[in-house]
Amino acid sequence: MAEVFHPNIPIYLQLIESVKRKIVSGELSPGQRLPSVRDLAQTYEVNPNTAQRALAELEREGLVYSERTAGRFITNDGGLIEMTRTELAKEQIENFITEMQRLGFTNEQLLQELEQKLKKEERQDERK
Amino acid sequence: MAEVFHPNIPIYLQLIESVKRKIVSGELSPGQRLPSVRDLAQTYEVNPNTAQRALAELEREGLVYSERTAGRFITNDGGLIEMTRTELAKEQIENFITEMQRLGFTNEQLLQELEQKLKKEERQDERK
Amino acid sequence: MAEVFHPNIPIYLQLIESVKRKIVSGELSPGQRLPSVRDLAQTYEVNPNTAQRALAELEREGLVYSERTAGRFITNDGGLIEMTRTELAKEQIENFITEMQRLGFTNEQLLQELEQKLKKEERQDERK
Amino acid sequence: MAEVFHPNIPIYLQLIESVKRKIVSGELSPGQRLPSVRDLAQTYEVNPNTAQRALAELEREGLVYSERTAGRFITNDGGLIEMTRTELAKEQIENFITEMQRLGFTNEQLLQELEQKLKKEERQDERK
DNA sequence: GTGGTCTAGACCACC
DNA sequence: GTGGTCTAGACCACA
Repeated sequence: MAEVFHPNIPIYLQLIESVKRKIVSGELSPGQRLPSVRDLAQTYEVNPNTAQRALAELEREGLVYSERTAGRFITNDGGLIEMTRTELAKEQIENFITEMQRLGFTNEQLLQELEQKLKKEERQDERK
Repeated sequence: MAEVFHPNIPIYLQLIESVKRKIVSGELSPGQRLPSVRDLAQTYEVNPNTAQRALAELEREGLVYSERTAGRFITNDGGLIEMTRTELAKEQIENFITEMQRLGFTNEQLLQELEQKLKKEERQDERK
Repeated sequence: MAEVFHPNIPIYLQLIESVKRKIVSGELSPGQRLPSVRDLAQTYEVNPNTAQRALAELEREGLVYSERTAGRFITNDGGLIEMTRTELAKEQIENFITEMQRLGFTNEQLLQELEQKLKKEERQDERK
Repeated sequence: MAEVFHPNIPIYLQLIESVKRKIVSGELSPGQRLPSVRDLAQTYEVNPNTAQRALAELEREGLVYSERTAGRFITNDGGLIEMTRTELAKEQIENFITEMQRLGFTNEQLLQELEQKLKKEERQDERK
């Protein structure tokens, strides 16, 4: 079944995000072949132009490269993947800080709460 | 102006979230009157029934109370608001941890990254 | 505003019940004049025939008597009122027993629960 | 065949009561499947939305749980059922006391009358 | 087929 | 005007 997209955010950007995450999480490995634009469009139930635009952008960022006739592949540039990973993490972190501040937490408090939660998790893991 | 809703998440739940956040963040103060069901429905461009459902749920949770003909008001129970704030924070924290782990960060790493980011923020604030 | 009647129970019976209760509870005193059929019908928003039927029945039971031109009056027969009171009480008691048995209570249990509740009530009264 | 509802009491509340009673009285057993929303609505001659609302509320109280495509089932939590039974009994008792007091009975008297009635019932049972 | 959500529009009681 | 209830009918995901 198709993923569902957020309204008010361009679909091609969401598509890029989706593929990026699969790359940095290792779900898609370096050198692996991507489905064709047509297939991608069908999978995501999206206009082929939209899929094309997303892939072009990923290519521009270097995460994907195309070989004329063979199709598109995930980059082998581990450093770039790592950079992308860092970038996505940065977004998560900034978003987290923003949301916690909206809830009235100071930086010290949110850090403290996070540490507590992590400690609690570890304790549960030990029990298992 | 209408807010836009996420697809595949019930609108009434998103409405609840939206109002909850405004309450815990202080944007809506205890005792303050909420817009009427009809106004809220119009603001969010949603059916009055859907708005009614969301408000009824908030009332069930005690964050809001209704006075027959006068309208709905934010609870004066500061403790409850505080509890809700804690709960929302917990969700943010858990979500943050999950997302960072999906990106391949260990607990130590994500904590470290967060601390760095916070320190950087502080330095920027000092410069201003 | 008009009382509201249960469906599926003849309205005139409900009217009779309503007046009976007012008599035995003392809300209507012996010898007191009742409103005219026409007024009663209007008060209860009921067809005058229905009100007439109810009053006729109350008269048959002796709780009400009519003086040709002066109207209808509550009986002065204290004994009869007392009997009616007993009868209504009997209905309440039977209904109570039935309902409690439906909930799976034995006679001993329902008696015990009732006693406990009454004791609790008394204790609260003493505190005041 | 359709049940008939009291006027001026929300139908969905009466629906809830009706199902609750069937659960606590054992007419509906733990784990047993309930009719579908649509069937219930038809049985009670009520809009599906209204039936849905009642069932959702029962679910919120934990007396019922739903399995996506299979239907709704009575909870297996005997303790909860017991609690509900106690609660319903409490309502019956309070209502009984109120009504008897309205008829001018003191607590001692109403207790006495109830005991007499129960003894009379037992004697009748023995004769059979 | 199931539960769940949503809209459109109506009616009511309260004041 | 307010909140609250109800109906009629639609659409969706799940399996």
